[in-house]
Amino acid sequence: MDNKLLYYFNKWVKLTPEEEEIIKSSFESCAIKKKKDLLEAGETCKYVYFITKGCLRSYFVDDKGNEHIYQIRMDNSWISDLQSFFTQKPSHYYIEALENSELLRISFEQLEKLYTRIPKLERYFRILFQKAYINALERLNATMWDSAEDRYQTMLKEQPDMFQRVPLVYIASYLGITPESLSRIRKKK
Amino acid sequence: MDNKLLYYFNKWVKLTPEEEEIIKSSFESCAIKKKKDLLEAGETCKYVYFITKGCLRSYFVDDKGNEHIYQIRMDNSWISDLQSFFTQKPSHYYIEALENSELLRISFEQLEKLYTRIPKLERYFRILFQKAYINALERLNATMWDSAEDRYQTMLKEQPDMFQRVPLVYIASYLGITPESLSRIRKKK
DNA sequence: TTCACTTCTTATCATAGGTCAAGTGTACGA
DNA sequence: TCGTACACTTGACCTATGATAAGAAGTGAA
Repeated sequence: MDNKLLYYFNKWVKLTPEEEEIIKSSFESCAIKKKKDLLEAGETCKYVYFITKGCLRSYFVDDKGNEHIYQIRMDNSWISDLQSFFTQKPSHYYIEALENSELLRISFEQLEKLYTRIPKLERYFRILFQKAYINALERLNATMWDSAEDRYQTMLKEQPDMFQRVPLVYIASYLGITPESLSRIRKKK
Repeated sequence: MDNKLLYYFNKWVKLTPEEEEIIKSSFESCAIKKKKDLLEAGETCKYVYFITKGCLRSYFVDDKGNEHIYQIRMDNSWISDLQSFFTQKPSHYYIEALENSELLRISFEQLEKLYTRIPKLERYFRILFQKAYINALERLNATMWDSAEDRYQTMLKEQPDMFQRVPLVYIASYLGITPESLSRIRKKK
């Protein structure tokens, strides 16, 4: 398996070779073409995905039909609609590939089974969600209290790779501003 | 132990009486007076707290000396600075009691020990953080894309109890607006 | 080579919400 | 009972960012 999934698990919990085998067999690999949807609003999110290569965005569409991006994820990170996944109820969100991407996915049932067979994976995901939560709170604070320009500068510093791979329209939305505003901010410097 | 801590644990994992005993002995109870700080910026956050009764706020102070609240928590919920707690590095945040409050606290070392002794607690906290993360993302989306008035209305609906117990200045900050703006919004209806 | 499409920029005008400054009302400790 | 300190409101003015509309620059397919 030519990917970093087990590597990341092993960073937080020690897995035996047998356990690694169980994990490998619980995930299935899949691919998605640029501009295709992994999830559409109204569908129930059946899988959690680990991105082995590629780039995807999560967004929702408001009353007026405008798209709002709240997540952009690239190689070696997880993507899903957790709300829909864990409740197994229809999602409000879309997940779309911004590049041709390769993924590993695990279904709700398989993941629950996996937790039962290898309880220490609870630890891995506990730590993963803990970090994701801390991160989301920091982003919340930045969105509430920093100017659009400050948020842009922070993103430039912390995720410079995104600017190489993601069109500015999407980055603007992720930052919570219009493409026009982003353009003005970029002109200043 | 006259509190709901074990009740909440048991909602997600089945505990034996012995395990319940271990948990009880791992937490210590403490109390804090209104206006006192549970945590100050610069300190390392030593504990995670479960609020058995009371009300607290988490906030940070920006360059200009303005306070920004990102969390208000009441009875039967958890509060801490997880960033500082899990890295055991100094915090950027304050936690202050808005009412005389009663808490159960557990230290970093005790919690790690508890995870070792009762691994299924990883599951409880995995689910807790998962929900907290989903919640934070929803709040992030609301902050980015809904008007101040919409956010106020949502809060009125979803956390009406807060308006009984928390001064509007703090609620304004939690909503990401000034007290003046909140006052104007409230006048409208 | 051209046409169509996507990405990004620019200009003008509009507005939600911030800032500052000055109130009013209420509550509690001395 | 008084006085100080909160809690909240109001008004006048300001500014960052949104909305709209148009155009420039780059890219890829026929």
